[in-house]
Amino acid sequence: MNEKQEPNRPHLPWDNPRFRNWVAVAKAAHAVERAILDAMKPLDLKPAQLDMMMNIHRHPGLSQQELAERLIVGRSNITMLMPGLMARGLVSREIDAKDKRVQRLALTPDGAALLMEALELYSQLIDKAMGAATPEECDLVGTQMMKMVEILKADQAAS
Amino acid sequence: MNEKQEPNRPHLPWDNPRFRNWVAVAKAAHAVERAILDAMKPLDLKPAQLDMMMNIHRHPGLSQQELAERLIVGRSNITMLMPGLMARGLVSREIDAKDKRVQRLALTPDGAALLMEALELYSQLIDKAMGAATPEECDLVGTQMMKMVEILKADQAAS
DNA sequence: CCAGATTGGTTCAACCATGAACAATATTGT
DNA sequence: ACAATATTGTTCATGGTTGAACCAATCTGG
Repeated sequence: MNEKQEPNRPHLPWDNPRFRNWVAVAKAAHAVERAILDAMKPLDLKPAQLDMMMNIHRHPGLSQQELAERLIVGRSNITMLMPGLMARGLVSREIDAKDKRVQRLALTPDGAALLMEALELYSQLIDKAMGAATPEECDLVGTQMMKMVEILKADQAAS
Repeated sequence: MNEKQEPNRPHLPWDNPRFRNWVAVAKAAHAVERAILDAMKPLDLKPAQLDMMMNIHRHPGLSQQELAERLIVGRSNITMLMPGLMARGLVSREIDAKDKRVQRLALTPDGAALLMEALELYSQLIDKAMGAATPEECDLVGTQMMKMVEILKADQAAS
């Protein structure tokens, strides 16, 4: 009976285990983002550019609209980032033949090569940071996160 | 023998389970951040302001420097955000008696009240998003994330 | 066929976060 | 005691992200 919360202070969010655990996730994500920013300095790539290139690599020929959706980012953000990547010869863009509005994106060979370098560094960083987790724990984390994204996506679509 | 990777393409980072799982974490964190931004619109609080107020609440009297460290953010960021919160009467600031350089921060009663409202919404959002996880799974996720932050902090201190 | 609605992309002004340079205060070594 | 150094916080110029307004191409329903 001594571990019960006082009923007057109904449920401070700190008492919610899910909430506390999520705060840890958010903090870790932020910390890794900063570490990535640092690790990518030699390649002159920002996290946002890296995310773009990763998605283009996995889904060649996607439109800027689709890319923005995947990254959960405004369409204008893609528009603003593209010139830089194209000027560096990392990404190519070509108007779709069937629909002259859409721009189909793809990595150039240079872009793919640079991406591989970047992902190698990224991968090493994550390996170190997640070194304390067993493969099973790590998979569990990933699985839960994917479920969360699904729930949020469904919830947002219902608005 | 058919599921083995070709030895010529040694280890595409996608083959690294830790890496794949981390990408899911990063995506979930981003998705939640956007959802928070949306949920907080009625209270006119941005995620950054919410993070600040959460930390001030848990550690009253901390300095701007300490706050910046906790949030993994530049000191100037705190400086820029403070006037807004003070003008709204949510946070108070007072010069330390022993060291006239440091500003000691605290929530006002109004700030504490608004924070509780905000955390209630936050907590509900997380409850929904993490509803698919058992308490044990959820705790495991949180524990792993805290370990990651520790590793990154140690690693960064070594540089 | 064509007037309206939709969709993909761009532009633009506003706001955030950052690091470098700086001012004020404290600490340290001699 | 005091000069050199370190620390706290601010200012400022820069670059990133956003949503609203906009244009062009496409689709829809008479």
